[in-house]
Amino acid sequence: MGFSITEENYIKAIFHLQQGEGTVSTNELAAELHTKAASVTDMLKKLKTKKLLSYEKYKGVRLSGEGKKLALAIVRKHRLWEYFLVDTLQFGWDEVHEVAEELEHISSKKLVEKLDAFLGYPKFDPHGDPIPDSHGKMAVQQHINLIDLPVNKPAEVSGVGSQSTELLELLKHKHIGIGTRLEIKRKFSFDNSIEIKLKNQNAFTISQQLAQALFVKLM
Amino acid sequence: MGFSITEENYIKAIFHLQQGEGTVSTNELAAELHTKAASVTDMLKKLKTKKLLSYEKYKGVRLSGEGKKLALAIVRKHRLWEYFLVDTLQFGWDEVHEVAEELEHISSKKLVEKLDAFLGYPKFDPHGDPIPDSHGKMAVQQHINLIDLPVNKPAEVSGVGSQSTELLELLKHKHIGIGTRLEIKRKFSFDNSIEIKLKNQNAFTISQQLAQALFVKLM
DNA sequence: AATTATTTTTAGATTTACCTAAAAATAATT
DNA sequence: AATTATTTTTAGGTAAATCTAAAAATAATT
Repeated sequence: MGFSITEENYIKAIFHLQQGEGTVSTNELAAELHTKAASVTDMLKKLKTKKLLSYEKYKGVRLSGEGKKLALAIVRKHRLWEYFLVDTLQFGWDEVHEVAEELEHISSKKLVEKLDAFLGYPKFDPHGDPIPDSHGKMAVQQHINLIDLPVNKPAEVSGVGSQSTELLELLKHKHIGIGTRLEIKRKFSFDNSIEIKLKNQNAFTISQQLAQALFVKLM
Repeated sequence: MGFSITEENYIKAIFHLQQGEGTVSTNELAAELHTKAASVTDMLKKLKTKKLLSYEKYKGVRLSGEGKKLALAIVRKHRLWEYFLVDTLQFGWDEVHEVAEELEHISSKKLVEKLDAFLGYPKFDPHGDPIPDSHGKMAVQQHINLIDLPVNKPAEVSGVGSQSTELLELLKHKHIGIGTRLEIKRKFSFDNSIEIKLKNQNAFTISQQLAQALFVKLM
């Protein structure tokens, strides 16, 4: 009835790479899952027979309705557990990803529903990402990329573009986290770096790469 | 560095069958794990090379110091999660075992410590079993078997001898749970059945098998 | 369009945890 | 003590998920 952890991880990876629509290539998947293209091909054939995705040789994959449903259920669990870890157990928002990667594979549906109720049906996880409800629907947050924020508009950091430890380390060093208030003071077209000012602090510049990894909402 | 879920389940099963001291046979383990003797032999060889147990052909197994430490860590997680499910998420005490069987394999040490702190360092799980602390020490509860309770001594149900759904179903039907107050009215030597009376209820008889599966503490 | 480069698939192996069937060791019974 | 019964181990095989190396298909470039 259920699916293996490995199968679930493939479904989740395809879901993330698909982003809305489009098709996902074997190599993209191999990179995302830190495995080899040959292994991906094998698994895609298997998941096709299980009707979780549509796949034709050399043509890439896309999730079926069933596949999307499963992906949303996994994402729901991941984000609810992240919320729990930060909100209830007082973890730092930058140290919960790995643990949630394990917890998202716990199968009990009743557990998920009770956890959701206990947490008060949160709509966004600690990284600012929306939590799908029990029907797979999620709220749309008007996240905008920091690089697109106009100069002198106050905003609040609401999400990060990746969970990499390198990024989280850099953000910690710069004292930037979810909820941090900031505004842009100048944009430098030479290297697309931007000068930002955190609330009650001096201004400093950050790289284009960092700015692109941060999402903010206007206030 | 870590161990597979299967390996952990073997260690846990050996720990439970060992109960205090003694050696565990291949067939006992096979029965406990719903697998075959040949599979057990294979795994024992593997776990021996990992120094989790001492094992000589045809002589049975016993856990090493390392093995016991691991077993206690797993039991700790299992019971803390059970406590969490009942106390925090409002699960019934008779429906948490299966879920905890999955949760006990989540590896994060920090998660266990934070969960323990959040729950207020509970000493016993919802079935009345003691929860090992972070050093593997557990409180000793003076559980006595219901079959050994003297007639007319008021007592309180504090634990059950198994997690089988058959037992839990029967207890539910008879309205017996952890914390139920009762006393023995008569003992029948013919079939070792006993007549018990729950607080504020009429007396009824229960079988020897059921009495042996219940633990109580004197009040 | 032909060649070169890249991507993807196939073929054949490996590892983990399991199995069945037969052989070996231990335990029980006459 | 000898035989029978039981337990345990060995031997050889299967399924899941992975790998490397080679072949086939697609894409890019001259």
